[in-house]
Parts: sequence; structure tokens; C-alpha cells
Amino acid sequence: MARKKVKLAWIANDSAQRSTYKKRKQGLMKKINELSTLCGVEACAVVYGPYDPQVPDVWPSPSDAHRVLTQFKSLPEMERNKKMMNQEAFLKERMAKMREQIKKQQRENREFEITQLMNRTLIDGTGQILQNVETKELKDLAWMIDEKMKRIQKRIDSLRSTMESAVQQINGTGIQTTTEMEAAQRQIWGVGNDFANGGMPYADNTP
Amino acid sequence: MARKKVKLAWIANDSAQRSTYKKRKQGLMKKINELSTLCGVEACAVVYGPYDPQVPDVWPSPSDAHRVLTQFKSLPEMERNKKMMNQEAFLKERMAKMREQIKKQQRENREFEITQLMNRTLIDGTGQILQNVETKELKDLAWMIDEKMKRIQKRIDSLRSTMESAVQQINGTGIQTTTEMEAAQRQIWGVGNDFANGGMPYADNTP
DNA sequence: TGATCTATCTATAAGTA
DNA sequence: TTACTTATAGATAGATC
Repeated sequence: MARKKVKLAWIANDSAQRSTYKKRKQGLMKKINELSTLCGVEACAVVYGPYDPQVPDVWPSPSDAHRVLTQFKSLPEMERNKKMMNQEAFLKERMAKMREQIKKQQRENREFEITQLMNRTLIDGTGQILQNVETKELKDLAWMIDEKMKRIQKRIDSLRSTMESAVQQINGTGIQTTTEMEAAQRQIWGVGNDFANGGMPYADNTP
Repeated sequence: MARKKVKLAWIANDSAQRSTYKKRKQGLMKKINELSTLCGVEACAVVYGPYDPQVPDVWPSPSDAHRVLTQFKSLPEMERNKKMMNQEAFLKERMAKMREQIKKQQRENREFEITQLMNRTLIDGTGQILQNVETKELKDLAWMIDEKMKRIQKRIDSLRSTMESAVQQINGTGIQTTTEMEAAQRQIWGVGNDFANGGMPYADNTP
């Protein structure tokens, strides 16, 4: 998440995983503390770390954690399930959001293409094609387009990798959404390729 | 934490608290999901939200949460307490870190003061005072000092507010660290004031 | 109230010591 | 390995609709 966007997948390298675990567990505990303080709610977290599987890391105090958990376990099954979020629901929710983002992106892309077309042919309000545009203006226009293109490419790349992570996770959990996901992927890749090969002045943005 | 650094304290405003709860709970669940995936560990979180105190928000799936919690509760008391982190321990750990930061900052401050003094008198390698320094060089020097001062002031402000939050929390929980904290605070404020009134070309950085 | 935007603040992946 | 730094990805407070 810094210097490089990390893939949401199991870290095979042992020392890297260890380091990530320490950092992220600390971050998580801080977040839970903040949520609890800011909203005045009871909360607890239990994490079985990769070191000693017999001794979990727990927040907050032993007594509080116990009270929270006992309370939780004493609820009738039905009540308990009400607000529970399992991984499948969690991922599906995120997928729905992503699909929305993709649609929005496509709308933006269409708008952009039209604007781009207009800028290329440089038609004025009366339908006249402008012939003798100053060089500086052209340069400014090119720069502006370039900047916009970069922003769009960035967002596309971001969506793409997020999507890939989700696909991996879902495939791993055996959830049957392959068709949907493939369609969504085709949409993203399609858009990405349109821009990558659309005859723009720069060729390749990949490292 | 965005547009304004929020104080780590109970949010009285109801709608604001509600909004914060929703956003942060979502963020927390995402983080737990990531930790679990990246490090391949079992984890769960239970949060009793401000809405319905009977129905907690839970992650991950009901069965997983139960397995994790049952496992946790079945451990002997001693084992369980090993890695548990209660709020007091949590805060004390953070305080220790802060004290370290303060010490470091003070070392940096001393070094800076010396450098600053040297720059003011502009003594060369042979001990001669340089008289006819170019105007541009002086300007550059002033700029550099100015930038450094800003950075230092920023870090001091940051430490100060973090400290204040911690003091608040600790006072609330009745932990007996007043003397220590006051000493630390005096240190920070002292440093802050030294620089604020040290005769530098800008007077006030507070909003 | 809830969804969306965006300027800032925070967390953290890599790098360095 | 742990600690510290830094550049970047991610979270989110407050505003707007």
C-alpha cells in the first residue's frame, strides 16, 4: 500500500509476512481502539497470529473481551445472524460497488471520447472548422488531454487490479460468479484497450 | 483525519457519530479481511454498534467467528492472558513511544540550534567571519531555515495534539501517570515556545 | 438520512541502517 | 531482526447534493 500497491493475497515470503502481520495487527488494534472511543461502543478483536497458534492477540482488556464475547454467544442464533457479515456477503457487496464504479467510468469515458473528438476536429460554435490555431493553444490542448488520459488510465488500472484480487478470492471460496465477473472484466479490459490502442500520442504506460 | 485532524474522543453529535461509526466499521472490517488474507490467520471482530445494542456487527462468517471464539474461550486463563492487550497496556506502550519521539526531537532541536547559530554568524573553516556574502546566498539560507522551521513546528504540533489526546484518555481511565505526562508535556511545550519566541522572522503559525 | 466527492490525514510497503 | 525513514496507497472528515 505504499511504494507499491500490494496484491490482496497470501504472502509466501516468511519474513515479509511476519513484518506485515506485526504492522497490520498494530494498525488494526489502533483502529478498534479509535472506533470504540469515538463512538462509545463495546468492541473486541481476536487474532490468531502466525507465531504461536495457541495464543491469540486480543483487544481490549481480558475482562472486556470476555464480557463482549459472552454477551455475543448468549444471543439466540437468529438474532445473532442478523447483522453478521460473512465473507461471501462481504465480497458480493464490494463487487456490486465495483460494478457501479465501472458503469460510471464508462459514462465518463464516453463523454471524454466525444470531447476528445471535438477537440481533434476543433469545430467552433457555428460549425466551422478552425484552421489557424496557434501552436501554443495546440500544445496546451495536448497537455490537457494527456493529463486526463493519465488520470483515466490510473483509475482503470486501479479497478483492474482490485477486480483481479476479488476474482481470486471468490474463485478460492468457490462462489459461482464466474460469468458475471468475466463480463465485468471484459468491460474493463475493453475500455483499457480502447485507450491503449486508440492512436494516442503515448504508447505504453506499463512499467 | 481528513480536512481536519479529529480528536480521539467521544463524539457527542449524534449524526456525526453515526456517520463516523458506519465509515470506520466498514474500514475495520476491510482491514480484518486483509490481515486474515495476507497472513493466512484466523481472526474475528465483534462490535456492538450505537444502533441496536442487541445485535452486534460481526466479521467474518458466523461459523468462523464461533470457531475462533470457542477456541479462545477454551484456553486456560493463563495462556489466554499472555498476549492480551488491555487498554492500559496499549496506552502505556504508545506513551513510551511518544517519549522516545520527544527525546529524539529534542536532540534534533539542539543540533538545529547549533547549525542555525553557525549559519547566522557564518563562520568559515578557518574561523574567519564571512563578511561579503552574496544577497542570493543569504536568501537561500533564509529559505532553507524557514522550511526547516516549518517542518519542526509541524512535528511539534502533531506530537502535542497526540499527547493531549492520550492524556485525556488516561485521565478518563484513571491511570496514574500524571507526573510523567506533565513532565513530557512541559518538554514539548517548552520546545514549542522556544521556537515560537526565538526571534525568528515569522511570528505565529496557529490558525 | 444516505450517497458521493475530495482535500487531508493515516497506514504501511519497501528501502536503509 | 528490529528500528527508522520515506514515498505512496488507503481511510475518512466535512461538504454537497
